[in-house]
Amino acid sequence: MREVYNFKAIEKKWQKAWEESNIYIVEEDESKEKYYVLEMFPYPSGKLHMGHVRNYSIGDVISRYKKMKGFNVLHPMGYDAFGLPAENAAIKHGYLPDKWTYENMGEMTEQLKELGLSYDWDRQVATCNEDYYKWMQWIFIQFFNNGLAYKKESPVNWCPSCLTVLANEQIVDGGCERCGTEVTKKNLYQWYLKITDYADRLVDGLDDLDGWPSKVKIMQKNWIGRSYGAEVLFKIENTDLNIKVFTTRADTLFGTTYVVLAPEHSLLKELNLSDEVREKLNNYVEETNKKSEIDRSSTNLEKTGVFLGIYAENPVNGKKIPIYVSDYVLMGYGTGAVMAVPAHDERDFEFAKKFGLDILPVIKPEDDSVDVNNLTEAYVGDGVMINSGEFNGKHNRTVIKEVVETFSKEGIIQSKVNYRLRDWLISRQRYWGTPIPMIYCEDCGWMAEKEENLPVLLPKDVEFTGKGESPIATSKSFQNAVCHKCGKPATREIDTMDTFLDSSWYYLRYCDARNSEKIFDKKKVDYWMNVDQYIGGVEHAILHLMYARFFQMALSDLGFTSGNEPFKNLLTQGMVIKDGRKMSKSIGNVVTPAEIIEKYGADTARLFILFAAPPEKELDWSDDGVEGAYRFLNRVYKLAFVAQEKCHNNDCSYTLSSKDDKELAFVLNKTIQKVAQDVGERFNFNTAISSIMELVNAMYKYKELPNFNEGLFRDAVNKLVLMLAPFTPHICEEMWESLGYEESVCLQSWPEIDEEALVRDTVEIVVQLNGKVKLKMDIQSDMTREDMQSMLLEDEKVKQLVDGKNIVKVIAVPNKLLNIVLK
RNA sequence: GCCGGAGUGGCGGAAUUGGCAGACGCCCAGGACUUAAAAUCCUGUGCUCUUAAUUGGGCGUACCGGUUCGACCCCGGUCUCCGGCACCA
Repeated sequence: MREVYNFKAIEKKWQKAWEESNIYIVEEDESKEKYYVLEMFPYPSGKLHMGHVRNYSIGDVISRYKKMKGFNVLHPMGYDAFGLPAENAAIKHGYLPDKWTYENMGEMTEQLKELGLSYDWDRQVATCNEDYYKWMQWIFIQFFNNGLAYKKESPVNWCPSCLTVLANEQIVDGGCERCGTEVTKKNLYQWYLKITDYADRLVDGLDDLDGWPSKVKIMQKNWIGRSYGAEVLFKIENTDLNIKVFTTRADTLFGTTYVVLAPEHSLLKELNLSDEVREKLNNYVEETNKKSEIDRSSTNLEKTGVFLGIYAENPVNGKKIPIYVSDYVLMGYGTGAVMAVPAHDERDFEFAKKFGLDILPVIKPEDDSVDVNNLTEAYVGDGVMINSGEFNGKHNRTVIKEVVETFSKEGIIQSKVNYRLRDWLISRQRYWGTPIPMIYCEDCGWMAEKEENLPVLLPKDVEFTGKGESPIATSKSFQNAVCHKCGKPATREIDTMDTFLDSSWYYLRYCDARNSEKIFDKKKVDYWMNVDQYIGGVEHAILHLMYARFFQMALSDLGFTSGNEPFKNLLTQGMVIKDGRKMSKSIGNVVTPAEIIEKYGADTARLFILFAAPPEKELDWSDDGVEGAYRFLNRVYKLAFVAQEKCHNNDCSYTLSSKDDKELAFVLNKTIQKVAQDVGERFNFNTAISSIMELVNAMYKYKELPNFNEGLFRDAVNKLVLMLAPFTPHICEEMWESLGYEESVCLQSWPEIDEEALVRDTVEIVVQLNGKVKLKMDIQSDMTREDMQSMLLEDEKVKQLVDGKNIVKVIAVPNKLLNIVLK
């Protein structure tokens, strides 16, 4: 062992050794308990950033720790490799996206290996590999065959100048990100997945996910937006037509003074309107379509609308009420029509004021704090019913149910649950994604490609111009197909899938990544699943995590896997920032992993990033902090060197002879206990590291003592190296070897705790007067409350403290404190 | 607007179940080593008054109040910042 910590040589040496010995390859092993730790796989942008380092360092510590604790650990890595940046690069450079993507993946793999992460690379997946997207297509076909995938017409964002479809992220301030042209809508037939069928299970399942941050669960709940209410039928005068509305406030039904339809409502075509109104309506609908993209983000839109000149009947009191069209009613939610109760809804109130419509209060506050007959704003609180016939005088909350019960008998109202969640639009008019394996025959309609023909490969004879529908449309070979039913010429779907599909099941494929016969062997999946610990950025709190849960549920229903929830525990790590701001090129505050590894090595980078903040919090990058982490590793390295010099054999047996020995043994074992807790249970790596630092400080003091105990010191060094190994594997492997061990530190067990060393003869307690600390003293440990109290009250120092004053009360907490309350 | 979360020294952060606030690290200061510097090692380091003193006291976890022998922690209210959703009927 050299005296100087040469991280460059050490890290290279061990990375090579680990790779050559296949130390991270795992197999199913029924004799061991499994542990599946997974970090969200990256998009192969080419360069690793600090966010990646943080994410993967966290996963690596957990993985290595669990392995030391005897688990059979699955810790895989791969790439979420389809997506827009590769396609943009293709447009820019004029070659296919695969070149750019595969080069980037190669670079990133190298960087990941430089960090010393314990991945089983044999299980690597890349979603753009044929042997991956083949199974993606296979899943889509299972969904299609089971009614979970369907096609319908819906609008996309369209740039009239580039003649191309834009993703939401490609719209900047209502304009195309490339040319700035105002974005319009265009209707296309697109594929959907029926995620709404799973809305209830997706909400209810959250309650059992104890290992998820409540923040994420609430976000998903809000996103799905389940609300209980009722559908009410309003008859349109002089017709057989009804308007169906959804409401969560059936109690306000008597206060309905008009009805509003969304501009896109299908009923509008069927209504018999005057020419004048019809023209106004058409103009309004056109206006709405135009402004939707630009003004969507602006808050407090002024209410606009058109009176249709016709009336409906309030089913509960027979009142004649006008029918309006307004864009404040959304077609995509509920029935696309609402009953308006201006007295008790802010939006309706605003609209009614503007159009001079009746405002009829039906609820008044119990304390009459608001005069509901002269409202200046909607009264949205609870209270007592008025103007509501038989319900008058009752509390409105109880009336919600009663109204539904009463009028459901007459068939005008019906309980109904609504969701904010819509079905998942998965068609993308893009090249670099999984081709949707569907064929269209004019006579027979849509059909799935046959399983033996999978994968439907991405064509190579395509052009990337940035214009037109999709580069795939430029392929001559791709679109031609044959109908499986009638044998006539047919066409192939040219759209590809949203890349969120690819990442919705990769954790399953890792369980059996090289299977060429099947998507995966169910036995293997059953062995490894669920993911015991999932780690990633909070930006995926809603979409990715919800889609993955949906896939797991659907695949489970179809019998391919078991269980509803893929991720038992979730850790969402915070961002890495510098000087209070996000690292970004434009601010010029980016620190790259590469430069840190070059200057200090991977171990230092890992250690700092885990030490600087608890994982779920933001991490403020500090160059001085990195320096400190590096200093610490040098101190540790020196301890191993001292052990070699001072301890003349590998013998770790010893007896604790002095007080100093006992103290060091205590600190050592306390540290083992604390680190195990912090890493294994709390994921507080920062405090785990700080307690290891305390141990190191204690060892520095100990090594200078005249009555230095070789065996004890040697044992402490060994255990220190073992405890630190999950955090900084390279330096620990080097020290472990120098200490004379042949088997890799990665394969060692977590050090055992010597319970006896944790027992202390004395313990420091605090004496308080009226809750204020006055004295600290050592007393015999584990005294009973009574013994402690009577002994301390007899103590001279304590007596002095009390000074003959009147003791009102004494609180004694064993091994902790004594509080004397004086008058 | 609605729903979450947070607020602790000069800085990052600790305090796990209501029981010593500020662990650990950074910064800074002093000392040892050195011809010198760097590195390293050691010591100090919440604020404030007081003292010959490393003496003695007061204040202190965003702010105001409450519960308690005792509150960073629990309760009520206020402010600020961050995140998510946003005309969802």
